[in-house]
Amino acid sequence: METATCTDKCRTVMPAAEDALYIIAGKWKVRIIIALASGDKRFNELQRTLTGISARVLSNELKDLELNGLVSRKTLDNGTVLYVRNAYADSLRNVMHELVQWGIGHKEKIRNREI
Amino acid sequence: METATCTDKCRTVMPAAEDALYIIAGKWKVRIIIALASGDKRFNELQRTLTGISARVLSNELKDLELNGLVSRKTLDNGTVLYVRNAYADSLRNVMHELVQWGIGHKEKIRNREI
DNA sequence: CTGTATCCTTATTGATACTG
DNA sequence: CAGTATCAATAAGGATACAG
Repeated sequence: METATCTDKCRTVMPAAEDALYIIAGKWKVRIIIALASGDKRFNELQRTLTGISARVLSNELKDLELNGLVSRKTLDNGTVLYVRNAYADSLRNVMHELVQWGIGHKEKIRNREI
Repeated sequence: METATCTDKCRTVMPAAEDALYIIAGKWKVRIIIALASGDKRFNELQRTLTGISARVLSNELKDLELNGLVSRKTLDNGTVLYVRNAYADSLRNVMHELVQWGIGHKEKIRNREI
């Protein structure tokens, strides 16, 4: 990252992108956020929706998301636990939107053998 | 969006986001793309720029990026090899922009103990 | 210089069982 | 139901050496 190459902008942009990816990336994070967009869900319900995730991994992922304020754990009076997508997760809307658009375009490109 | 679980929109959105993340995510992909934004670079030059990456990992990452059309490998007449960021990588600009913006905002939130 | 091969260590999963 | 604990399997990463 020398002056001639990666300068101010680069030094701002790179860590910021990494920070965001650090929180979003991984096999399950986005899926969980999307899954919770359609309503609060219980642990087992989530596990069923996200086919293939183990309880251990789901547990860890939810903790991460909670730590970053994207999801909350809510215990109802009757004792059932619900995972709730926070309003803050909406701040990811633009990111998700661009991500999705690019993903769709990219797949299309591959299907057409443009790559 | 209304139904209780994951329906049409969800089923479109989820895999598209995953596809995109699959290509972008990881410790190095974004850094490499950013590093190459400031000009073509040789293998060793890249390795020096991206402090901490091993030759093996860099090699693998570059192959991935090449496969996905984001980067090209160009051999000059004198034999030197250059890694070049393709125009297609620009299609990631919106994604990166949103990612960066969110990353900045998120860090700010954490600094202010809002999470 | 541009990588690949190898070996070794560490992180991530998966499966299963088990507790409150 | 909502998880945790444990252990085995696998994947990913680092260090070093070396070939073209």
